[in-house]
Amino acid sequence: MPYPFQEIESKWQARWDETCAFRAVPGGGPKFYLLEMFPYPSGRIHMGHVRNYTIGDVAARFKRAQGFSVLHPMGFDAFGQPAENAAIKQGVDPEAWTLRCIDWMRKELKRMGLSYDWDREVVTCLPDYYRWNQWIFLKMFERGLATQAAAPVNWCSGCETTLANEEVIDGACWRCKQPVALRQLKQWFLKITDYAEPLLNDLEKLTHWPQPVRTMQQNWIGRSEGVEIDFRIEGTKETLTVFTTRPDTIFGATYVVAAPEHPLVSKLLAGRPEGEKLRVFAERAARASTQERLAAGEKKEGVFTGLTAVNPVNGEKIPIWAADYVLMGYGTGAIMAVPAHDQRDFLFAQAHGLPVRMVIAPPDLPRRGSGTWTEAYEGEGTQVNSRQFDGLPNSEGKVKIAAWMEAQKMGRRTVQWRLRDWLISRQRYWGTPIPMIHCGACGVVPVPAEQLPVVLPEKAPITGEGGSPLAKVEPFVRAACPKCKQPARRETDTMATFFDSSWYFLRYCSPKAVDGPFDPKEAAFWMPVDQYIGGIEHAILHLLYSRFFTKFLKDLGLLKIEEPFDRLLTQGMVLKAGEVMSKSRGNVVDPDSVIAAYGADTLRLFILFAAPPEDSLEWNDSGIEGISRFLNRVWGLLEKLPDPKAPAADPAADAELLKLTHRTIKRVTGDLESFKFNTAIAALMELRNGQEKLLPGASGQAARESVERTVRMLGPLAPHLSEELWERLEHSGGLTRVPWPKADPALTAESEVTLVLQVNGKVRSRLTVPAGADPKQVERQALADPAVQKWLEGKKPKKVIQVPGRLINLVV
RNA sequence: GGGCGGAUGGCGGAACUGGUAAACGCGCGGGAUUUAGGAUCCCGUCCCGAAAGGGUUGGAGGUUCGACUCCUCUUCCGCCCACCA
Repeated sequence: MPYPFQEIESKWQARWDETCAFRAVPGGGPKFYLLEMFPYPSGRIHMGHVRNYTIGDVAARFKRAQGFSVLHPMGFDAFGQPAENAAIKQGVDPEAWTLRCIDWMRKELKRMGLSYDWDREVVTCLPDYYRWNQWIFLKMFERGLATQAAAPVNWCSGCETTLANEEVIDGACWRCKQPVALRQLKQWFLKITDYAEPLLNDLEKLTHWPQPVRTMQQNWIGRSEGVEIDFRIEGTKETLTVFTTRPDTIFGATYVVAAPEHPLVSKLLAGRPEGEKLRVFAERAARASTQERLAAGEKKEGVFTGLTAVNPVNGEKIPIWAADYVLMGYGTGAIMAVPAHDQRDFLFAQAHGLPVRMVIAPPDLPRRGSGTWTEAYEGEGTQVNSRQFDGLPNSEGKVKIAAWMEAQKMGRRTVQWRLRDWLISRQRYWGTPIPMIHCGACGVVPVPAEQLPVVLPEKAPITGEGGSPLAKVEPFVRAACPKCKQPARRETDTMATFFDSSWYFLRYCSPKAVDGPFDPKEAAFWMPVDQYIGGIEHAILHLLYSRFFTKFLKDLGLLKIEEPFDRLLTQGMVLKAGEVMSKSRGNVVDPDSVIAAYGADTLRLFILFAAPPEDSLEWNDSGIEGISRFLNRVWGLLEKLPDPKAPAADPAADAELLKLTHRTIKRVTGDLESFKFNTAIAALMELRNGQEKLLPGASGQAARESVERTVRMLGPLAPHLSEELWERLEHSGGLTRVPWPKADPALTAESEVTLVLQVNGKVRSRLTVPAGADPKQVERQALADPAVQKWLEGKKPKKVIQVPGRLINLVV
């Protein structure tokens, strides 16, 4: 008979609800803000959620037991495409659909026994939240951080609408299967690039973040130092500026390449036959999807423009090409090509018969030969064919040539960033309306802050066809210009949902604030988030945007901190048979069915036990039996308790039981602090196994001490069962505020240690000595050991290595 | 192509700072209990060998008294990014 988990779990969940057991209240201990990434309310929780929220919940309960005043909130990232797609496919109202999903998911989360302060719930699709999206947007606009620019979107001419990248399948629309084209559209951008420098530099402060995440962000921001060089275009007054990180190779430039869509080149070619050729090429390049570019591989397509550039360092005239391997979006949209020292340039030069000139001699030049190369040499070497710089190591040449060019006004040193501005416009219904008004006379005018929120209108025609739904809601679109009061039109784009999730952690500090997005005093108290937990897939975008918002809000004077998240744990994925669990693969294991069969405590423990949090987790149905057995054995502890006044039948058992108990406290405490839940659970299993043997001989007092401490340690992991046992052990008031047990150092100390005796690094014997025994004495005992003597074969050891408390190695 | 990470029994995993490889659990084998099944409890379980002993952390080398752990090369797998000048 398994323990009555259903009854116990619903009893305690109800009690926690009634007593608001997990309300975050300042005071009564140092603050600890523990946050897990909030879910998109798709309707069902999946194992990834279970894992994420269990890890967070154990940490939250552990911190409470350690005396912290814990803020542990939950909410819903409720705007987004799935609701809109449900509206398109089933004709449901996105809001009703979303709120229904939220209700269901909240219920499921409660069934997991997660200790949230539900009073602080945040739902991003409600006006009391998204009005502050609009407010923050207006502040950004005021400071020039929100700007409009043309950008390409995926356009389906069949549906006459914009598509997200994931809706473009093999270059075709997911709904009507027609080919998708790129179309330029004026859209809103946030100038995150203004914050590139602090976003990069402050990564150094995030010492409690996993190194891979910091590296990924660093690469994403991508700072590179280089030189902008001006190439005069022959026969014109124009200059083509290129960017290079390798000024040391400037004397090896044999041609120049511009991006196909480079505006200067198309301007110069207007009306000429090459212009038409270029236009066709640029269009093809723009239409090519990433996949096609990948398929094209190293073909390096390009067209000669007929134009000639003059290399400023030597006056050499070299051709200007346009090629798709140069990107308009990076640097200046043009490069100097040095085929000898850049593999991409090399391949292009080969394909189009362009010359190759070595200017960096490799150290092993004689072996390579200076004649025809089969690939570019990108390594270090000595400057050659570089006039006054010949003979310098190229590392030095790099610095000197850059300085010289700058002095000669041929170019200037600059820094380039890989980071792009953040496009937030979406031609969608289910998102925050961008609070802007387009006036024929005044241009783009912000909605005055006191008119917020700009409420998303109900009953918009959401068909997935014919452009943005909001544009079709005339009463919404029609507005008076805030400046001149003349009729004007509202912006009909909505915000990307990443905007919503870039500051939700601040809203939790004061979820009902009406004077601003959050109360600065509350945020000053709770922020930063002490521990953030979520999937590795958010390692770049979400975390970077949240860091950006935090820095911006600090500049507004609303925050005092530079960084939002102090510690970060990125949890691995949940797999089934080596594959990600997903609906499309049809390999999902439904958490609800596991809870029904085994209970939430068993599910929680199993998912923690199966793998360390950062690793991917292989779901295996059979393993759950072991956890279920363990919890049943813990339940059975109550029956094994002797009479409280009973003396010890076996005094040795008493001592051993207490020793085991306190050693387990030490292990479990350390493991929980470092998120090693799997070994913490293993330690508790060992304790329970030991109790099986030791409880019958123990005194009533020792037995009770051991069992009560076991229950307290299990509290954060299996909260329902632990609460029930705690109550049955005749304690009132619940387990939540009961302090975490402390290990008694007198009981955890070892009195004896067993040393391993090695001869030539091989284990030959063991030796038990008192802890802290004299090394000389230990060595003598080791040498006297019969097994050791046998292996020494009468020889004297050359060397004796003793690691106190661990081993002795005798080398002969 | 680039970046990041990983590989330990039949399986999930453990191993402190370089110091007894395989803790804990699953599975499997055996036993006890039971009319039977289930549940529960106990014992065993990396490989070879009768034993003594030997071998073993994807593979090949290296450093060290000693390597799952550090270094070099290599194979395979996963994730992210995609020609970043």
